[in-house]
Amino acid sequence: MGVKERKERDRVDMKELILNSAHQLFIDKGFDEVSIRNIAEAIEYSPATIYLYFKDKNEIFHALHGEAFKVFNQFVADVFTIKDPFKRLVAMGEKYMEFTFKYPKYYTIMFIAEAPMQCDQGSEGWIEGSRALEALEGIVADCMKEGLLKKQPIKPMAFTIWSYMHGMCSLVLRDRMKHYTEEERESMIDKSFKIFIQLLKNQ
Amino acid sequence: MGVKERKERDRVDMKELILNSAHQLFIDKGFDEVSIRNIAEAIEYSPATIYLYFKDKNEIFHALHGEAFKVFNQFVADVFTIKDPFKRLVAMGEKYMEFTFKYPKYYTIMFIAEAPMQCDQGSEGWIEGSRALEALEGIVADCMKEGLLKKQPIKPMAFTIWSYMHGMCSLVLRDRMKHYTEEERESMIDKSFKIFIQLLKNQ
DNA sequence: TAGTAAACTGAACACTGTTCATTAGTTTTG
DNA sequence: CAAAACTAATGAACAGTGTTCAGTTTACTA
Repeated sequence: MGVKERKERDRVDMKELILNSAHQLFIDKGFDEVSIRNIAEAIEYSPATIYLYFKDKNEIFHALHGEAFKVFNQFVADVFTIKDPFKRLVAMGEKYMEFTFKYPKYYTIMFIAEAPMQCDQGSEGWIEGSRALEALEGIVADCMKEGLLKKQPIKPMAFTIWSYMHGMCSLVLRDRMKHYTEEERESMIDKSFKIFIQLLKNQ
Repeated sequence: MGVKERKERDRVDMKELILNSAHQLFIDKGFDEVSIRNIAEAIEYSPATIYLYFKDKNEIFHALHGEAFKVFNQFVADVFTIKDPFKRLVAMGEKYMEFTFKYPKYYTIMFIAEAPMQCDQGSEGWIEGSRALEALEGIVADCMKEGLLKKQPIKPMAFTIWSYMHGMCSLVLRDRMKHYTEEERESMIDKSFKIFIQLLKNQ
């Protein structure tokens, strides 16, 4: 009498089918440019069917939001093998940038896209997101323990670092560096990142 | 025989009428939420008419983009009366934040919105934008002259500061601080800003 | 005043997210 | 096994979007 179980499995499978398809389309087109009809066509179902598995397009957004953070966490995982906390922090920053420019659509959905960000009290997306932030806070704490960063409240310090990284990355991603010449632009990120590291160091 | 001149004036007036209307709607709805039909209705013309004065919605975007920077430059103008360059820099940062939260739609169009950002080699929007950036670079240069900031390349230093400010502001604006508790969130910006100022100072 | 040029518009096209009555298919029950 | 009940899937529609274009209206000129 595993009918109910099978039905449940089918339902999960279908959700996954929709999500995988959305995910694929989304990666090269971006969220706003993927329509429900696009997704429906890709999985060869009618658009209305998608609404049997997701309340609306926003629910798909949230699922992808969670996906993106999972990919991010995996992407930066190997910096945690680095012993020296400050080097780990720098490596984390570099990985952050690498991720941004390798997966711009993911980055957009994670941090830039405007969408009803209702918390839902611990939805998967935010759990994975918090994991990333806590990782950064952990590194910052380690730096302070070893005297590589001035002792001060950890969370605001981590937020400051995140803000800087996000600011730089999102300005590039959203093409807001037209003020600089071609050559300037090339080296600006590198130079700025080095400056910021120095700011942290020379404290 | 000032007919041609009057026609030209009429054309400019009409463009302004459209823009003012778009501007008004835009401020409380945001760019994506304002449709051409909305604008048309507001000025009591047919939607098609708008296309006689603007190539497409994007051209309106660019005009508003310029507008926003003008408002910004005006908004921060009075910090330049501050003699001490470092205090001027701090005041600039505070004004930047104030602007962001007072005019979120403007901020969005200036720095966050995704839109074909074709430069058009010196369109008004970018001129006003560059003015803002150059102002920041001027302050940074003044700080260095008076030994309030370590001497180093000005542009990357200014970009670093801008990145931090933008990162923090846009994270708040796009509601990406769900990781923090209510109380944490309240004070996070303040604390972070103070930390960043200290980072600059203790160099 | 007749003819031309400019300004304007209604209707259409191809999309969008979303809903809902209806159909097709499966499972449970008498 | 047949009938009833439930479930899954869909076609068609709604109200909206940006944009185009064949016509119409208005204004100016010869």
